[in-house]
Amino acid sequence: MGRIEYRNHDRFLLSVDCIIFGFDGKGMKALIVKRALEPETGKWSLSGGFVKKEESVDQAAERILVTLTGLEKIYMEQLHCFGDISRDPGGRVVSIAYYALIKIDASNEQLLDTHNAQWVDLHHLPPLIFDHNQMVKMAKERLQQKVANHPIGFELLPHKFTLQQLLGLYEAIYETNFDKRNFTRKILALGILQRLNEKERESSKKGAFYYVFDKKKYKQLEHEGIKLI
Amino acid sequence: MGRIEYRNHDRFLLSVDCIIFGFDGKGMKALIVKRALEPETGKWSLSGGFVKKEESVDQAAERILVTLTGLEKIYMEQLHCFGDISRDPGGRVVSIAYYALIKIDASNEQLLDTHNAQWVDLHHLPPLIFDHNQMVKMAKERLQQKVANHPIGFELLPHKFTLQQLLGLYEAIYETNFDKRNFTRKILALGILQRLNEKERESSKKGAFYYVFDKKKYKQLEHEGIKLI
DNA sequence: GCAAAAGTGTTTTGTCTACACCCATGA
DNA sequence: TCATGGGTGTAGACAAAACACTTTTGC
Repeated sequence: MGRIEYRNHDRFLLSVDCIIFGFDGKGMKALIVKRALEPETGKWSLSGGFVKKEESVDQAAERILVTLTGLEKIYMEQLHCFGDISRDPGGRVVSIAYYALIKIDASNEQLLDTHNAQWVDLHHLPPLIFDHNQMVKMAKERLQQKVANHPIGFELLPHKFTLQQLLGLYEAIYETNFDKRNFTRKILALGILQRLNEKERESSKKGAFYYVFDKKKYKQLEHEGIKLI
Repeated sequence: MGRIEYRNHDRFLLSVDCIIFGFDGKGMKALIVKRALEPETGKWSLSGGFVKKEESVDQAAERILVTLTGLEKIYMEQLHCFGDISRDPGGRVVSIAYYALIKIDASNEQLLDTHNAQWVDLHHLPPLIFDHNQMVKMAKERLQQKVANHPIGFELLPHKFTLQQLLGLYEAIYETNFDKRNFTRKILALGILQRLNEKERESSKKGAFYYVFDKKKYKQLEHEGIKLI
């Protein structure tokens, strides 16, 4: 009976598009692909795909991410549903955008090549198809807002990292400079960083201590929220 | 060509569900309806409906809101897309949730009756169908976060209101108490309130000044953001 | 004149910001 | 020994929080 009433309504193609953020130690990057599908074949695009009926929308996003990067257990969050009528000239497609944070050097390079994927400077993206630039813009704003209140920045860094790298990450995200002393004081005060007895020696003679984060406190603060910026 | 490739993919029913917030001077309310559709007919539900192919998702949300309340130009924002496989036992329906802020006494009561809609205490909702309680929970959190940084609270108040009403609104949203002096100082410092030479005399003998807000400064701060709580 | 809500300042506390020098090491 | 990036503390400004009494007026 319910199904009968449901049958009278319009059905839509649903797609998922992923804004995949990375940090290469210097700047923020986004992973984009050369589109393989008509229309707009060969143009730059976010990586995406159609939702299948046997998966949830979240699962679709995860599938697309795993297919492209080979990585599982990635930090991912839904961004927004884009539902304008003519956002895709190829047909009426409603797209749910997600953003993901990945450790750039953990991704499978070969896989990226296979998909014609490329890391590009987040703040100087080429034109992308459809409304994808708008999606990136929104994702960037959301990321900035998010990292100010939640300690998720670590998702973009290697397992062990120096305070300078962490600072560099935040500066890259906000495209601004922060005071080194104030920043490190704040971040250490949160009590989520654990200093290792090991130094990174490539970028300086003195060497900078590596830190890892304390998973327990991190998980707690991820929900509670913090004030970092 | 593009269309041909698109044709191979699954299609979905898309619905919109609206969390409609109101404030009656004492507490936060949500507008819920007795569901007219199978399945779960007669149970409480958010007001919603299916997206039509000739409208955008945003337009669908607006249509549903206008149909129910008779009000246009309502403050509304997309909340989240809910896309679990079995969220709706009646079929695979992906729902995009929106939340709206309305002036409770401006809504068309007759229209509400027609749709079996009712204002209920936001913080003590009855069980709703499907994942609607989860939607409300998320909307509540989003609202709290939003009003802390954006002066949208006014959308819930009558055109002219007293400082006590405004305070009461914020206390209702956060389910807590704020210091009257600190609160009024902050809100007045924003410079978005204009005092009228008119007093509300029902709730006190002395009478409390009415305020309205300055649309220009309000619009500006709505984008810039503020620090209110 | 009294009950009931409105309106109003100050002090204290804590937080954020600005700012500059010494340290350790490899070359 | 010197060049390079790493690491650290303090003083002042500002914002937030705590706090209580006087005013108005209808009854």
